[in-house]
Amino acid sequence: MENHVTQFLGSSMTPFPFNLSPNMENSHVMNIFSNNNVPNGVVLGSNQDIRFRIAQVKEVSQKNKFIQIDQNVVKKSGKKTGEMKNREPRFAFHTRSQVEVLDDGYRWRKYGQKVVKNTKFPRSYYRCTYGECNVKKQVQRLSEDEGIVVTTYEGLHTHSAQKPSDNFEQILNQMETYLLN
DNA sequence: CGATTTTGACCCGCGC
DNA sequence: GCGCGGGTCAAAATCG
Repeated sequence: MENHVTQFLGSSMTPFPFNLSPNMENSHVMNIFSNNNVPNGVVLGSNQDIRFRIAQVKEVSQKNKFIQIDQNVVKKSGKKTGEMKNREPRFAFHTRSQVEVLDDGYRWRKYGQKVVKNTKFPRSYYRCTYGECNVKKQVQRLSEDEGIVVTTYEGLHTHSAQKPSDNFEQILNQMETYLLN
C-alpha cells in the first residue's frame, strides 16, 4: 500500500492516525478510555480535511462479554485455548480519507477480508507482523459515507513502532484538552 | 525467494 | 440441528 500523508488538526503534514505504542502511552490511552465522563463516540476533533472520533469501548454485559463500539454492539469472540478471559482493549477511529490503510507506524499483514451485511464495502482484517505481538485492526469504509474510513484497533502492542512518530502524544494532548473542555 | 495479499474454506456462537 | 454472520486459516498467487 502506498503512503498516505494527510493533515491533522492544523498541525503540519503528518502520517495519520498515529502510533499506537505500548507501555506508558497505551496506559495513557486506557486512562482516557476508562474515564466514565467520556460519552460513547464523542467527537474529539475536526477540521475541514479530517474528522475523527473515538468510539469508546464499553462493557455492556460482563457475563456475555459484549462490548460496544460506537453504535454497534459486537460480540467478543472466544479463542481456542479457552484462556480468552482477558478482554483486549478496542477502540475505533473514524477518519475522512481517500485511502483506507492509514500509516500508523506499524507493519501489518492482511489476513482476511469479509463482506459484512448492509455494507457495500468489504472489511479488511490486519495483524501486526512483529513477533509475538498480537495486535489486530480492521478497516472498513462506511457505506453511508464513502469518504469515511473506520479503523478499529484491538490489543496493545508489545513493542514500539518500526516507524516512530511523535504524533501520538500530540493527539493525546488534544484529546485531553477536549475532554477537559 | 521471503514477505504479503488474495480468496474460498472453515470455525464458532447464536437464534430460530 | 441448521443456517447465518462475523472472524480466521491457509494455500496459491503476487509482490518487491
